[in-house]
Amino acid sequence: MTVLQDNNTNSGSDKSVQDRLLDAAEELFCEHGFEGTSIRDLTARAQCNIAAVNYHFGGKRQLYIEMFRRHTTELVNRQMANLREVMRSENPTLEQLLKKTVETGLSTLAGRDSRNSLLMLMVREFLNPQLKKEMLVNEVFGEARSSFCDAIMQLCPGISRDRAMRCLLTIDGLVLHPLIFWEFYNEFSPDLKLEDLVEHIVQIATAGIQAVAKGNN
Amino acid sequence: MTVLQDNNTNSGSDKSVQDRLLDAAEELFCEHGFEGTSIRDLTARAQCNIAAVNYHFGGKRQLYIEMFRRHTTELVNRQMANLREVMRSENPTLEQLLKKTVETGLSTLAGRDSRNSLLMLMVREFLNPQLKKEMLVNEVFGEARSSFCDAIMQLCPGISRDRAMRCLLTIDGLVLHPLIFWEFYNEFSPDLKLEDLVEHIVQIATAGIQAVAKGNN
DNA sequence: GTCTATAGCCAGATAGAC
DNA sequence: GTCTATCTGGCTATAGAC
Repeated sequence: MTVLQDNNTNSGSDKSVQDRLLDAAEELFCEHGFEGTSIRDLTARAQCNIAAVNYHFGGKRQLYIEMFRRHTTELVNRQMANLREVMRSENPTLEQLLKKTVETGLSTLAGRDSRNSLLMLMVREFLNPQLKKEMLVNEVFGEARSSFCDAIMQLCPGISRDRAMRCLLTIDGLVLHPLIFWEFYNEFSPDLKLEDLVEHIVQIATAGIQAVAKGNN
Repeated sequence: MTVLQDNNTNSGSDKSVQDRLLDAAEELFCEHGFEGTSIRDLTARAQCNIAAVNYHFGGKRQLYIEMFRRHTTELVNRQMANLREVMRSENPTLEQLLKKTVETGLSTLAGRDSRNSLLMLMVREFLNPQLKKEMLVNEVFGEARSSFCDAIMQLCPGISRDRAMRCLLTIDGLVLHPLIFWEFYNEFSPDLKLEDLVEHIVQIATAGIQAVAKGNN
């Protein structure tokens, strides 16, 4: 589960103030939330002045948004590349697509410690009625969503667009939920590996979606 | 999706201060989160004095916990009753159990407006590294979880306990995810009914879990 | 039990020196 | 660009009158 962000531990050194602030934001916002992190905390962690947040980003909230944007665009690009790769292959199957997607999703999004993951914070934002509107969910994930829906319709001939979209959202849920319930998994299977989790999810999603596709719409 | 809490709109009237505060808490915490809601907001909504929160509950956080406890115990009791009912029937099937459980979960937890749902707030708490430890997740859901695991093992002969537990967590995820992604669903199927959603989830979960059960452990 | 008044603290933002 | 000092305002919690 050690995949991303191994460069968060240095604080002074050679990085620019902006980057140090973004790193600090990632760390502190993930642990304490937006409201639970003060500008003072951030600037202390980034070893710069209190005024720097306002000077460089224009405010606390803008820094927050930028922090997300750094990683979401990277993830979307990777997933789109996966999609193209699978769909261009000889005989693409639903299972192949799901495997690539789930694998990339889990390994990119699960931080070094699942509790501190950026993803968890993002989900908390999905669920935050206040911040949802101004968030970048639709903006960033919109086009990828539509491409994946097309792919599912192609891989499950006869499925309606409505059902395909529901399946797509189901995949989102299946990828997210082990992260949400990570410690429950850990409690019962202490040394569950990432590959096993991927396999479990792919198995469920493949069988589940095929069952939905068979049902009449 | 109009199921619970239809008595939140009155504010003065006949209720006790405690109850009015709990109602206000449900409404305001759900919309603005714990840190985003002040005691002043709560007491204004409940039409009582600022000191009442501390007097009756001992502080803001204790009120928060009580607000959760009111509904979670009710939900757990309902789910346990469902479980017993299905398992005592003639030929219990996995699908029957899933249907009852998903139905109860969705209809109890989805508030009048999915955005304001108490469940969303609970999930945000699952994901909050700060509050997780002191939260009531394990305390409240622990025993139910274990009973459901037993039931799955009984309904899917041959499945290992590890896999059964993973499936159980998967069900949690499948129930939660449409609530998380509610407006995406709405965007593409504007008049999706609760029954259709239940059917979709049960279909996926049944097929998915059976596929996992067939795999070797 | 209910309320007012206030203590004591910490927040985000900014003006202005360097 | 960077920093210090400070402004202004909101917060929780409580002491003490009724």
